Amino acid sequence: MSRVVKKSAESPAATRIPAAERRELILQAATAVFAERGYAGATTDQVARAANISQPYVVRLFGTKETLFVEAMDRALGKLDESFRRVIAAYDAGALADQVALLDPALGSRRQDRLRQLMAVAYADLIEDRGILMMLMQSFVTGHEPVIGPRARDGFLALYRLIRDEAGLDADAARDFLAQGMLMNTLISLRLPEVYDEEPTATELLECTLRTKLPLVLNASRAHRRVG
Amino acid sequence: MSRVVKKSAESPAATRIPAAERRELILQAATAVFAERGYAGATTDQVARAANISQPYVVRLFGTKETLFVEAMDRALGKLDESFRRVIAAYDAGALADQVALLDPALGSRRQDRLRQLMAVAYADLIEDRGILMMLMQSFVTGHEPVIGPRARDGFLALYRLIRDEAGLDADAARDFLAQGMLMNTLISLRLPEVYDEEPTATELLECTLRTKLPLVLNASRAHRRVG
DNA sequence: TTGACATGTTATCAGTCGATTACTACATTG
DNA sequence: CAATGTAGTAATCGACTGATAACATGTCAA
Repeated sequence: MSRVVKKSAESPAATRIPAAERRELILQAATAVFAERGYAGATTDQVARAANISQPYVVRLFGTKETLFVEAMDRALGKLDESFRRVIAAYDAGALADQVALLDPALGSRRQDRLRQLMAVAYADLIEDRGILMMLMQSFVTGHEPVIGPRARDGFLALYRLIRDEAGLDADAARDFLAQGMLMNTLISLRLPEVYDEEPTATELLECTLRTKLPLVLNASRAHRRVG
Repeated sequence: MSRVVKKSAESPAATRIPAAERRELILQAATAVFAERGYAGATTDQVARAANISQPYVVRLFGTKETLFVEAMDRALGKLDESFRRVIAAYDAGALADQVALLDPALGSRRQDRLRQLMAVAYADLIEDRGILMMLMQSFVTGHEPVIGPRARDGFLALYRLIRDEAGLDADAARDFLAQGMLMNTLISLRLPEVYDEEPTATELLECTLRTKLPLVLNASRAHRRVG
């Protein structure tokens, strides 16, 4: 693949934008690209094209590809952290009475039972921004990289502590919660939604895992295939 | 890294071995290398070194790196499939009475309840061959590759069908079983066992997830660090 | 206006990697 | 002992990629 083709009309040749904003745009592009291809499989040029700027500029704003990956990973972890904290705060403020009324009573009525279900919904909602969860998954399998690995570990453990200490789940419940999340990540990374219609087994597994959130995920998958 | 250094004494310069045997040795090496670094991150030269032969010979025996990865993946999937089938067959033959006696009665006594626990033990046992589960994990996040992706999907779905149809787990139980497996994969890929002593959070999560199999995993981790 | 800084590009390099080619060495068989 | 096939290596190439250098253009205060 050639690197610089200078497509004539695609978007008006990258208008000038403050560096801080440009960084965020690049991080969004990087999240999508790294999520798709992983750290080693993605190139800084692919990120640059997705962000509609030149490859050297990506490198200059972030120093190295490794730094770019780490920042994209931190951003994804931050979004998840923020999402969970928002649910917890809203629940404790009594702002989720309508959502709580819809929860399955068979799954318990203690605070941790409620929060577990509410956070599961919040997690599934994040799939809509398809890159976030796949970016996390790619981070988790890059554990051998000397800089990325330790930070991925720390981020994962911080999420576990959030679930344990802030949401109050006991160890077994926290483990099961994480396990469901990892299964969702795997199904998404495997692109199972893309064969939802053709594979009856995929249909069953997706329905059983995602429940009411399935249409959301299928839509996100279809949207992705249109642009991809 | 230089490619060919011809270390003087390391192992006697690759004695002649029938191609079929050599292929299996390369597949073992490839499993370890791909498990560690992923498809894009691993090089055929790293595999060659691990197998103690030259890089071109790896390529010649498998054609392409992609084929090598696919064969290593199929081998890992096959080991898991074989392991589960052996448990099921042994249970149905009544050969596991002693192991069944040790199971947690609170988790149910139906055939599917028993098999679920026995297969979980078999799964954790596979961690000892550290590469297998990490190889699978790497396969699952390589879903976008046009050749690897579909085969990874098919392999995963075949495992699900095995659990559903052969072991008889209902959809929810099969999902939970897979979820626990994906969590274990994630913990291993993150190298959490390597910080078991330093991170109290890691300690708790590992103990809660791996239970009686934890010593096995910690030993495998330590053994890996000695040779790595 | 001008200079100083910020935003962004083109050109290019040095290293890496999968793959190919051409070769050597050993074994088996007739 | 040829002859033929099998097991394996050294050398090398072309493509790719992260990073650097040099340059261009826009913005804004004094």
